[in-house]
Amino acid sequence: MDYQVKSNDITVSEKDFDLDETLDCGQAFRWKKIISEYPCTYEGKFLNTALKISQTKKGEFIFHDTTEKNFLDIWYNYFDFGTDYSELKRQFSEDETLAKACNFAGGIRLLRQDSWECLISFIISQNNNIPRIKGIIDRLCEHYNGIFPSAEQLSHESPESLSYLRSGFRAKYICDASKKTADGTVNLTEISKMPLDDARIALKQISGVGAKVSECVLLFGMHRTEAFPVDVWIKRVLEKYYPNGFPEYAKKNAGIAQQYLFHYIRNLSVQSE
DNA sequence: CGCCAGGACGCCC
DNA sequence: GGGCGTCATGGC
Repeated sequence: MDYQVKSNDITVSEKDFDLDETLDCGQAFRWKKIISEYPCTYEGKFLNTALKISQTKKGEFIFHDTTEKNFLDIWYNYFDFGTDYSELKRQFSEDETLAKACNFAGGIRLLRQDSWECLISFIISQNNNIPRIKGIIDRLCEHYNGIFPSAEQLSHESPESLSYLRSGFRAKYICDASKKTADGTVNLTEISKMPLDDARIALKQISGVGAKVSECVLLFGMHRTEAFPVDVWIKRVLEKYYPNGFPEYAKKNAGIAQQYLFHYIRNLSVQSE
């Protein structure tokens, strides 16, 4: 990754990065595409810091109105620019299926998101579709002046008071997660450092958090790259291409491999429809 | 109108 | 301990 400071913007050159593939692949739900054609542009936030980012062509980006300090302190980490994705994809590509998946959507990067926001977001994601997930999270943040509410703030709510979200049966899960996080029953900072199996058990104390949601929180919200969310799509991948198990050499970064595979299999399915 | 959506839970045997 | 109906809501 190379970057340059240009008046109020930061320009970035990074070939293993694509805005659509990274911001609209179902790992994050608060990025909004405001311009579709090149330079395609997204707006979003990480915690309390807003960003407008454009992709001018393949591998070229503009971080608008961003100071060098903000870029290095926040966005460098958020977009995981410290990780060499070329090297990861090289390792993955020993395997034929993974090679195809990396080739198909090689611009995906694993965002380093906030664990609390991920916990609530993936509770909302269960048995739900992406447009509606985004809508519910939009209404939630809108209610708190555009900022994702804290566990403390949400701990005072009830399923009834959250009816404006229209989140259905998930409202009671949001409340349980908020109360347990606010009162320390669940400590996300500690969980993020636990051995993986202990972390899974700790997250599943929350009502509405099962195998899939806890795995997503570990991967997307705690950057535990060995976490491996299995949904119906990945289940199909495992049955079809890995009947004898996932390749050992990819397990340390299985969650990142999972992202490429998810995109790949879904696209195959769309083509055959 | 019915089907499904990046699931989890409760109850069944 | 696996199998299955149910849970709200809305996009299609």
